[in-house]
Amino acid sequence: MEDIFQNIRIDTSSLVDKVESNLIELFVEKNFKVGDAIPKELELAQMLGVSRTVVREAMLRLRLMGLIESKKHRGAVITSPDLVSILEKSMNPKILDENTLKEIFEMRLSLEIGMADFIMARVTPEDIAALKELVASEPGASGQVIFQIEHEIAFHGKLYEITRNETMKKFQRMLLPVFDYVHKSGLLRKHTATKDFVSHQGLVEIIEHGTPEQLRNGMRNHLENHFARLFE
Amino acid sequence: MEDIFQNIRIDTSSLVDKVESNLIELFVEKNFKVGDAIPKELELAQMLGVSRTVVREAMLRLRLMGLIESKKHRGAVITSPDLVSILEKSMNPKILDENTLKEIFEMRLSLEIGMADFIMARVTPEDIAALKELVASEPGASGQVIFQIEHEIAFHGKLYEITRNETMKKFQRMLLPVFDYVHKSGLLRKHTATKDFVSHQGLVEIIEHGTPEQLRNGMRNHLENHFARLFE
DNA sequence: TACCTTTATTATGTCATACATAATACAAAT
DNA sequence: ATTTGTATTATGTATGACATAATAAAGGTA
Repeated sequence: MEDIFQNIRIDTSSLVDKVESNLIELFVEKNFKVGDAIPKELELAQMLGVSRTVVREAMLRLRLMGLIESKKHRGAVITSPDLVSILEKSMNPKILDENTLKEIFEMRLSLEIGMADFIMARVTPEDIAALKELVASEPGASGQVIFQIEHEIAFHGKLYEITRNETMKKFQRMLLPVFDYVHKSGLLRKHTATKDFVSHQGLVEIIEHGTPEQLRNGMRNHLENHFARLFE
Repeated sequence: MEDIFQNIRIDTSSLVDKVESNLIELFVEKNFKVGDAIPKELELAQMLGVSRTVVREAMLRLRLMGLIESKKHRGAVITSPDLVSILEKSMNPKILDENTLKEIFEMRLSLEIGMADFIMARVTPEDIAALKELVASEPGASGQVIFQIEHEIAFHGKLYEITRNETMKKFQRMLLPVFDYVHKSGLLRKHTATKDFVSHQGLVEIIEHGTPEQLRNGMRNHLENHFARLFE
């Protein structure tokens, strides 16, 4: 009965809102596929009976959503949006508050432990060779911190790659600047004393000869430093 | 030495790009806080020496990034963006291709297995009581599928909540429509025969009396159906 | 022929201006 | 005091113009 107020609610959406959905409809309807060029702004404006201003703004939204990609002065094409490229634009560590950064970090840890099954199911001999290569060229404990971090990133990046899951891989790449920031900002205190946790070398051995369960546990131990800091 | 090519690379960013970062700088510099109103478009245009068109487009980006929120005809205010609300806008399952959906699904599985440590570290007696409550009210195997799925969501949602990680929790909430779509679209085939995997009941017992490692393994088993379908 | 340079074309990027519209504040009226 | 009208203001939308950069076409040189 109180719905009477809902029923008389008028359409508050702006013209751009409508054009935005109209454009999506149009693309779906005309069965545009990835890579197809879309009509130029002026044509779209005429087709929809609005000004180029509105079309431009609607298209900008689609671009930020990752639905289209436009090249300067040469038109736009349909693209397949993925979660992560959308996020990328907003991943400016300066505008995320500290707690969010910490939570993202926790998410990363969870992901790396939980992806063991995908690694074990999809790893190839070539991957293992590549991992061994990486481990062999690792700088020792006496090496410069910068290179250690670089290797850390390379090794874990390779693990993401082995999952053959592009979304996760991109997720990781996207987070790199965040972790960089986390490290530099001292958001997480310095390493606690390094005990004999599972090394990269150890992880590779598990991947070659072990089980998903072992890899999960190994990874958990490998990340012990981070957990210790989070839980301290 | 090959850097010579990098050095002569000219600035390819558009005016809007620059204005976008200038605006962010401006807000940081002037120490604008959440809720503060920002100058009107015309003022910003004059301050930055560009047209209102450009300012509008840059502000639209900030809006889609979740940095500001603008009310019609009444100006814009600073807001605090979080990762997930940004994604939400683009999480239209219709515009994500099947493979991306599958990858997101895999990400979810990884996350739920990997978050065991956070659950065990932060679970409270109240949480356990709530979980038991949920399990007790579960519909039997003969119940309607809809209610089973609802309970599945409620139970796993509670687990995310126990991590006390808002980002993960929101991530999960955000993904619900996707999974809904995944189920309905038949992207994943129907359940394989249900063996004696770890039940919700079993998970609760582990959470109450077990270790993170046991929880990871229990969760892995609980999700066996999904893994089986992914790896088949 | 093959390759380089110039020119022409074209769609987007940017600007300036004008007007419509909706949100608010304030005055006026009951 | 509550309602209603009115003015103000910032944004929403439209229009037309020009600048610029990406390509294609044309032309010239070896």
